[in-house]
Amino acid sequence: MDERDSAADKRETRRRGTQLEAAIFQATWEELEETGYNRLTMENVAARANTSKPVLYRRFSGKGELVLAAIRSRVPTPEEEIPNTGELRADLLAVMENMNRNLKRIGPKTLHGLMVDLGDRSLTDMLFPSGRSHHTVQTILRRAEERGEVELGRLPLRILALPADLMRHEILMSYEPVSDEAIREIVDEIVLPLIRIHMAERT
Amino acid sequence: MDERDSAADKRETRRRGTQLEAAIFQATWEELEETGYNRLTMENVAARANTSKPVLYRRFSGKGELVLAAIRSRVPTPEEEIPNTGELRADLLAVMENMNRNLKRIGPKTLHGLMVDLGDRSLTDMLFPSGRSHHTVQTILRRAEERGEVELGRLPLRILALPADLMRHEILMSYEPVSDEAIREIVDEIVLPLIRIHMAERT
DNA sequence: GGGTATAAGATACTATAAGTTTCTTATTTG
DNA sequence: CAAATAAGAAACTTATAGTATCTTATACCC
Repeated sequence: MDERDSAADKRETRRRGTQLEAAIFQATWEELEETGYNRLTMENVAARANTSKPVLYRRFSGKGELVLAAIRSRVPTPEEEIPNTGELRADLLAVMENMNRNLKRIGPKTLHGLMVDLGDRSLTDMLFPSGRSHHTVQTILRRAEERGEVELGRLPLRILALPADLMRHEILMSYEPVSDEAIREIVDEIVLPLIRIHMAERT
Repeated sequence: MDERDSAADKRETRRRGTQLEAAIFQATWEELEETGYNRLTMENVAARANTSKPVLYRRFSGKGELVLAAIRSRVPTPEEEIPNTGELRADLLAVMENMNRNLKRIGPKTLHGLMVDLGDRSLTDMLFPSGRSHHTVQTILRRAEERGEVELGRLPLRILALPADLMRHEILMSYEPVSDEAIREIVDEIVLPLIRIHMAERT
């Protein structure tokens, strides 16, 4: 055996399918964390995954698709983590904290980069679809209603969407993780007051 | 004279300073409208302005700075158009319509592109600083109070910021101009109800 | 008004990255 | 075991950023 195995583990095997894909996603995350979306290159991802560009391009049409797929392989959807603490306010806080955590992992620059490269599909349709956040908030409210905590008619969609909308706005605009304080403000000064208005109307 | 003046007006003069800058901004806008931020190149802007890349790079460090400057040369700041219709609701609608018009001129892809290339300076600090939108809404509210239309204590900053925040969110996420219907919903279902709560507290 | 400093504009160059093509060969599948 | 599939290497084309060099028109100063 004359192949130089000095430092790196020069692979003898040739990966395929799921295994290869997992290595690609892993490499993509690492590149994303080290250099950020802008400076992530297909070349570097390929190198880090010990593969080559054509392998990437056979699966993904470009950087945007690659990164989006990598994110979707790791970040849970809203449905996968609907909080259920037994109290409406705590649930609302938890919804926003979950979202904050997930968006923070991705980072605002990557989000903007995806919007540039893929258009609104990336955020609206795929990562944080508003429909799903409606659904999540609606579930929380329904449970609160079942507990007798609140009693309300149909809330406007705008209001159901508000927690997620304001969270997205914070992340996209501030380039900073959203503070717990900010989350509390949004819940206590905006969302809960609006919900209470609709309770009052019912009574 | 052997220079070919067949079709184009080959300039004999050499522009400088403000005049040249105006031509550069004009060319930047046209490129922006025709090809969008992504595919706008320094080369093409230079060509359209009948100048050359070094001239651009002497003034602007790159695409982001160039486009930001071009935008700032044309888009009014919030203070320059504080509405004053004599009615609070109409003023609020007008604030949002102004913002919609301005952001629509720029286009969401350009906004995201600027965020990628310049970081949060571009939107937060320079184009639509939240401080200024607070100020605008506060002015509107103060006038309404002076007219005796409402009477309120100090509103939380979050609420003052809400019209602009929700507008930015719509534009950044939807890739579509925001409909008048959506603007009305935001004012009637979110902003005005929250303001009324704080009126009630005062009474 | 004539001489000097400044900066416009042309051209050419380097470097980086996207995306493609071609080819060899390991691995899967039937 | 044979044939089909796809991995991985390498080289190539093209687009664009950003820089360097040079000539000369224009502005400014004495």
